[in-house]
Amino acid sequence: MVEIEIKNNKFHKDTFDKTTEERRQKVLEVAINEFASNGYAATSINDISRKANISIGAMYSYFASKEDLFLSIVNNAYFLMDKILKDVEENSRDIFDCIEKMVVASRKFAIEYPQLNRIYLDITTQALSHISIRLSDKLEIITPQLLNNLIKKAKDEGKVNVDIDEKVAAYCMDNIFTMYQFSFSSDYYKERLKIYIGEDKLNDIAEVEKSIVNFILAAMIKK
Amino acid sequence: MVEIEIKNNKFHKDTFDKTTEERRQKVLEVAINEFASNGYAATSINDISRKANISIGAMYSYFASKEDLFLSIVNNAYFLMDKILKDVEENSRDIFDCIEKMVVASRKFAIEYPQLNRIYLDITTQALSHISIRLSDKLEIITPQLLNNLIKKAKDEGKVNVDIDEKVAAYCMDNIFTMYQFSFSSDYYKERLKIYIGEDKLNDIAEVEKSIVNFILAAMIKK
Amino acid sequence: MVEIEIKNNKFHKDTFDKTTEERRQKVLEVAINEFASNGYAATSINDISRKANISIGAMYSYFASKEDLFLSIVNNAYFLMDKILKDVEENSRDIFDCIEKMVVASRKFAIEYPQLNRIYLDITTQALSHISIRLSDKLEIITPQLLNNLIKKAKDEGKVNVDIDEKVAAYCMDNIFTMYQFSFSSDYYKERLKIYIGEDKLNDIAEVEKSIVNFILAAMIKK
Amino acid sequence: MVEIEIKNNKFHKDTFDKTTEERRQKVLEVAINEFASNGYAATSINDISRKANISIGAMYSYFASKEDLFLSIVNNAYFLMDKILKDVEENSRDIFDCIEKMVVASRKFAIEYPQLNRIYLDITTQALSHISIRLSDKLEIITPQLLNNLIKKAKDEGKVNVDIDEKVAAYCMDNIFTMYQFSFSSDYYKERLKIYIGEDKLNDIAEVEKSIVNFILAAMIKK
DNA sequence: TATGAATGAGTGTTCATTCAT
DNA sequence: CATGAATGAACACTCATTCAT
Repeated sequence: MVEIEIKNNKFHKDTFDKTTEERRQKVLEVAINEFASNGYAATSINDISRKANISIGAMYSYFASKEDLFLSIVNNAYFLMDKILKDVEENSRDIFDCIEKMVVASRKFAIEYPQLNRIYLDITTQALSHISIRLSDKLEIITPQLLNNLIKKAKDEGKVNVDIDEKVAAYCMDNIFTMYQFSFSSDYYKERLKIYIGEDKLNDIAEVEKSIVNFILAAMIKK
Repeated sequence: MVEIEIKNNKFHKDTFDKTTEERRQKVLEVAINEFASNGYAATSINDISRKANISIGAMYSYFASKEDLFLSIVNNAYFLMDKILKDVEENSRDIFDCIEKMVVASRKFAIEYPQLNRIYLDITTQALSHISIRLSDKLEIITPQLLNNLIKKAKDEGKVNVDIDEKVAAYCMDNIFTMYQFSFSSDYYKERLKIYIGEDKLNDIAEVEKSIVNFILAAMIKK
Repeated sequence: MVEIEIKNNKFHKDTFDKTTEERRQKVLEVAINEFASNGYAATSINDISRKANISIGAMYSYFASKEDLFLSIVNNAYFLMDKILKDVEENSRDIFDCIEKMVVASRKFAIEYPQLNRIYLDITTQALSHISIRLSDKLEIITPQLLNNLIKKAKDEGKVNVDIDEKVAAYCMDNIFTMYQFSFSSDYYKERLKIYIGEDKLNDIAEVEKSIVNFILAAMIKK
Repeated sequence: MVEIEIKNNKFHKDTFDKTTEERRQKVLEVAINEFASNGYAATSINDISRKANISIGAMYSYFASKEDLFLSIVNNAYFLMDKILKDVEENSRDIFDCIEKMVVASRKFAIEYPQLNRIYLDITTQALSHISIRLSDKLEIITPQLLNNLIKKAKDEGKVNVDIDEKVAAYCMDNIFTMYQFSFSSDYYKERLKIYIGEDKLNDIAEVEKSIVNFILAAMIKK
């Protein structure tokens, strides 16, 4: 349905393709960890090369700059996130099932790939706007389209209220999903979730997620 | 109702209270701009002092560290945000009116104080978790309580569905408000809003906001 | 006998004489402690003023510079050390008694005024030669003269070997005294003493001092 | 006899071993001069790098910190001093000859390596106690042992008075040697020597040294 | 291709000293 | 006379990037 459009998604040099898989993985793994925990500005590319046991010279033969290394990672992360969402959609019976699965997937993704989420958080920051610009055209197109189509189809099928604006609804839904995801990535948002929901209630996460799903569903179904 | 508790919210030294209002304003103004556009890590306190035409020595006689200067600003920002929210609540007839005003206020705040919003965005980042910890107990308590009480009261008055979980509902609402606010602060989220809603529709922002309000209301009222 | 020659021993400004005794004492006390533990270079005059609860402005109305404050202290210390040595000499029956008392006095002085000793150690350092120059003419004249006369008299009285060179003997004696004093001031020399003498033997300090006295006496008396 | 134990005496990074001999020498030479004349605290590592025509970055790729650079130098100096003393001992016929040679060696060492002596003086200072601790176990063990053994052997051979305490005697001897060494390093101790001995007498240094030797010998031999 | 030594502008922070009040 | 806000050069140290091997 939605076609993943790979334009010039190459922020690394050819050399990076030619080196061993092992080296490639090691570089990316270490870089992800460093960027995720220190943020872009406070991460040192020398540190990464040291921790990855790769010479700084090699590093610069793989990536033209710190920025490009960062972009490579971010790029990968986007594809991963989008892919997961697409999987959810494809394996859902209907919009209700889909929303339910998306809430769960948001949490699971954040817990399985906390670093990617933290890096994502970093990018949304104004300071990195010059970086997000370089990803621009393909950044966040899949999810909006996916949600949009999902609602449109549900509307057509008479499953949800025809009066709702599907664009705005998609936006609101994703706002909830995104913030829920963040609530399992950065310590800040973790704390915020705790304040909102209460530590005790968080012990029964299934219950919380049911309430979230209910909130969204109530917003969309006919009265 | 909710009392703003000013604890030891002083991240500056006494000297800062004693200098002229002009210098105080200049320092804060420049610092806010720098932190907002470069992020915490990439902002240089020497730069700030230079741009504010204040010696670096004076800077350190006002604030013990870069971190404290940052915290001072963030602290102020929190009070401002909370104050605005409280004003909205106090001037609202009922929950419906209140939600409507909050959506508008989110946008207006972001547009009037884009820097504060950008700084806020920075704090939520994992890299700055050590900073957000220093603000911990008072951070984000007012809004949750306010929203929580708002819904509880509406429930008691039979205005909203008694079945909804008010904690989760408050959380979802704030997720929408917060992301909406961000959509007018960082370039990243601006772009995201544009992708979701479409540039043309954004020209009639009142319409968009009506749809957002409707989404939230539909989620809460009895069917 | 030996006349203490007070030349221009004033490294402070007149204002320092005019302020209250309490303030004077506080300044000197704090300054001594700071200089003693941090050394001249690493001591901050701002720190001293803060710890003494005296404005930095007052500080500079008392002393023209950090160097002058330091010199004032050193100057006092010299007089104190010399005075103690003179007391010892005046209260001694003969050279044997005197040497014995001097060894004891060295230790006692170091233990009672460890800060003065540490400051003294600092001055002997080449880095502070420009400071010691300013004390030059009266620096260390009393002790040499005193020891020299002591030996000369003993020689005249036939109590010590007439063949020894009294200047060199005085020098060697003072070398022993001085290093012994240091052995109770700086951690470095404390450790060195421990290495030479052994921790157990140091428990009976009287015994050690008897041996030191014996060493010196043996060097001087006729065979 | 006494084995020089080289533990992990490496206060520099591997990179320093790998750079050219010329750079290595230049760094050490300049650093020694700076530390010797300004003292540890007042010496700037940026200054050193400037004067050595080496980038500050290179400096920090050789040594982890200013302290480590200092320790490297000090460490070298200790080995040098100890080695010289050992040479003296090994080339001496007996204790009398040895003492004589040690006095001469003290002066010669101080004159040949005045900077090392000045640096040593700095270390004994209380302010640098945290640094001397890092050298602790091997600091000043060789000389005490050497002197101790020398005296013990002489006692066994009946060459010196059996009643003297060899530990204390070694300590007193070293006090004299050390201070004599200092007398040719720092301006302060130079002046002190002049005051004790008199400028004229200092012109015949051999004579002075003979007197010093006599003082020590007299202290030790049987009457 | 891979290495890592080298660079040097830049960082956060300190501190001796001045001077208006 | 006392105060302490203000100055700014200097410090120890970091790090993105280059380039000879």
